[in-house]
Amino acid sequence: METEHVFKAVADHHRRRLLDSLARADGQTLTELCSSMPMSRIGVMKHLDILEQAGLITTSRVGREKLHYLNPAPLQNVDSWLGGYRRLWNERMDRLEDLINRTQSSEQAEEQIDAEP
Amino acid sequence: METEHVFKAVADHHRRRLLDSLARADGQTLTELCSSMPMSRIGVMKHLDILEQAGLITTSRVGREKLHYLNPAPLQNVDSWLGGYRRLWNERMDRLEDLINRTQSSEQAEEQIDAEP
DNA sequence: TTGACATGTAACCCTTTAGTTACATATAAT
DNA sequence: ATTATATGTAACTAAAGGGTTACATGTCAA
Repeated sequence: METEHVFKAVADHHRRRLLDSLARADGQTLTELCSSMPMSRIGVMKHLDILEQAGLITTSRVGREKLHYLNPAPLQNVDSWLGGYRRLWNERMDRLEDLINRTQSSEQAEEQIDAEP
Repeated sequence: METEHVFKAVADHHRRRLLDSLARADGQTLTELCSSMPMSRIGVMKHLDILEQAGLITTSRVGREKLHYLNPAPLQNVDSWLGGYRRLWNERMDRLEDLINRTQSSEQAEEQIDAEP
């Protein structure tokens, strides 16, 4: 539930893969999720626990199997923190574009000079 | 440089605070950055090393002090991974709005019924 | 009711993380 | 030249992470 948990949860590529897998096919069982993971079932369980504690997945027991559902909402915390930086890298991009444009302009100017008889 | 390093670097609130601090005032020295951190100088140094290894900051030595500069570019990796989910939580939001609208509509309908003599 | 399947719990192991203290080095200022 | 300031390195510790094996439980199906 806390933002920090969301960041930590998402910091591991195995856990991101689990989320990605649920984004493609929601409501998978534990064993289904295991099938694409390079580790034991217990390992996957632990990762799922962390994701659940971060509020990124919810579960429901159906008979002998447990279904896992993606809840992307907490990712908005990450997104909003990132928001402040989106401006910054856009500004940098702008400055870079300016630089390129100015470089091209001066190259064109040089070409024109070269083209003179 | 690798995406995983960026996620790990950003997963710690102390390191996020350091980035936030540089976003406000770029080019701070180590001791300046330390002043707002609840830990020893060496602790801060280690966090800064991790941020630098992730490519999120660059440094330059000037005399006896080391200046730290923010480089937000690698955060785009996080942002683009997040991109796939932005769609999902918007859809959820839409469904929620629909639900609210439908609920309000039926409440209005009920009010109108109540208003009948 | 027995066997197969899906999940849960416990105990353990190794590595990494996050922090510390103590000491060393380089530069600025008096 | 000496002292104060800014940073660097080494060695250590406690706790958390990420994984394992072994065993237990609950549920479906024949």
